[in-house]
Amino acid sequence: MTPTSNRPNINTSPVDIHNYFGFAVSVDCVIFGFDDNTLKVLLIKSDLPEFQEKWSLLGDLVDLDEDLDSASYRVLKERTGLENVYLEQVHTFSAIDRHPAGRVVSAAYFSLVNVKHYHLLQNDNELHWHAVSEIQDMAFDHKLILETCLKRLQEKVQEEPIIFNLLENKFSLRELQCLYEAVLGVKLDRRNFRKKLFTTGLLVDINEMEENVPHRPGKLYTFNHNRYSKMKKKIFVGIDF
Amino acid sequence: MTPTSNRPNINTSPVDIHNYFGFAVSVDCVIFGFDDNTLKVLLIKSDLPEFQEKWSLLGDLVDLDEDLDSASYRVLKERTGLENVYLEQVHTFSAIDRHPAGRVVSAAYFSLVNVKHYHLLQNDNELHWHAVSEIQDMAFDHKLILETCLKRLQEKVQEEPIIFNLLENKFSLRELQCLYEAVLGVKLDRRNFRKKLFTTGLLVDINEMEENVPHRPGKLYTFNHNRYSKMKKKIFVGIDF
DNA sequence: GCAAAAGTGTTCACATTACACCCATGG
DNA sequence: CCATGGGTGTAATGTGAACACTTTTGC
Repeated sequence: MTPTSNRPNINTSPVDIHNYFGFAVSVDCVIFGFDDNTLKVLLIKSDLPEFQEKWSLLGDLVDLDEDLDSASYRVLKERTGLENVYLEQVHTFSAIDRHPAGRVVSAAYFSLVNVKHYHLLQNDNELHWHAVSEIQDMAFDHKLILETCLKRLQEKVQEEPIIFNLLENKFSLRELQCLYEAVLGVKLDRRNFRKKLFTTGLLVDINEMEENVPHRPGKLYTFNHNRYSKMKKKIFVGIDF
Repeated sequence: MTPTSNRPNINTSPVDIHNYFGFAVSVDCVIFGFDDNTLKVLLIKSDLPEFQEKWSLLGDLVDLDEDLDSASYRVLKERTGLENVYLEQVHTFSAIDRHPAGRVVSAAYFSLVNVKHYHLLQNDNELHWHAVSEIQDMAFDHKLILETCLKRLQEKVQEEPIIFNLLENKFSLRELQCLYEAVLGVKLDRRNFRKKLFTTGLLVDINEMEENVPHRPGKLYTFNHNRYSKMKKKIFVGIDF
């Protein structure tokens, strides 16, 4: 059997393909933050008549001389003032009618930012943090994008220590555990959690204590990024389905 | 801080954005197969002058009235005659100069097919199976795409039983183990492997034996897809980095 | 003194690993 | 009879889960 259509193939034939250059490409960033023991996402109110009063992810069209990673970093920086944030491409959404302006395919990214750092820089009242668990409907296919990115975040925090991007440099074990619980949507045993985290050898006791807490203050730790990047990632093989 | 540029924002403002509609979008499919105890990938020779004699993934431009999943299914069907194959989007590649024809962003998919079924339908001599481990350079950024998809495949076969898409319906445990070893690039203990797979309860002994093997024939099994889809996937939480 | 969270070990069940011998078949 | 892989079990180790009491601080 051979190909059934006679359309030009871009990978094999030097044909005129300008008829196919009618797409716009966008990025949409699911910007996660952690505040008030809750996983939050940064949203903006859509001004499009089709989506009046609905909330939208932060996104933008990609320029013709820009790649996807650069575009999403640009969105992050323009909208939050933050640089050097964690950013990861998750999935590209391409439903034909997903955008009223025309054929726009959108690459979804998720980002992990420190809400405290953000508050210092940004007071734009179009932008608001929303509890992820309370979000109802959103503009475009953004609810689907959010769910997809949340699922990816949940998988990823169990494999790599990216979760520390959501905390300040110094944190207590309670904060860290609350964060894991908020992200994963589960309750964890406190003693087992502490044991597990300590045995990684990646938490540094900085000999400081929490302050201004209405209970016994806990110790503060930092994450040892240096040591982590030097540990060669063990190649774990476990078939589990 | 507020946004620093005055470019229109597609998610919030109903502006004229036609200046951004200059992209082409393509899909590239990493089609994996398993033959001769080796993980293979289906490649085609590029006819583009820029990539003479280099091998390319199977891909094509996406039509303006087509979404990405449909486009990759179409490529699969046109090129291999196979339908109902496993197909999963992995990552979108967008380097500005990745395609000589212009600004083409490409969504990479991987696919798992049964090489035997394919041979029956297809004898196109532009297409060849290549051992994944022996591939040197490729056209475009396709080597990077292949590596990215292989990595995703390796992760995914440990989480979901998609690997059976690479085998025939009936298979011996040796074939299954060789396949895991080829995909993951590791050696597995035979006894522990058998124990592990049997305890899933998802292999069905069909009371048939291998034939035409130059040694003691092994039992044949099928995978119980039905039972798997009924098992509610356990929500496993394990922080491991 | 009371509320709230910090800090701390042990036990049990289960999963993973390492490891060796006899058996069935084809040639 | 020989080569090749099929088929099988056990012991040791490691990991995850369950579980309660004392201590420290702010109020």
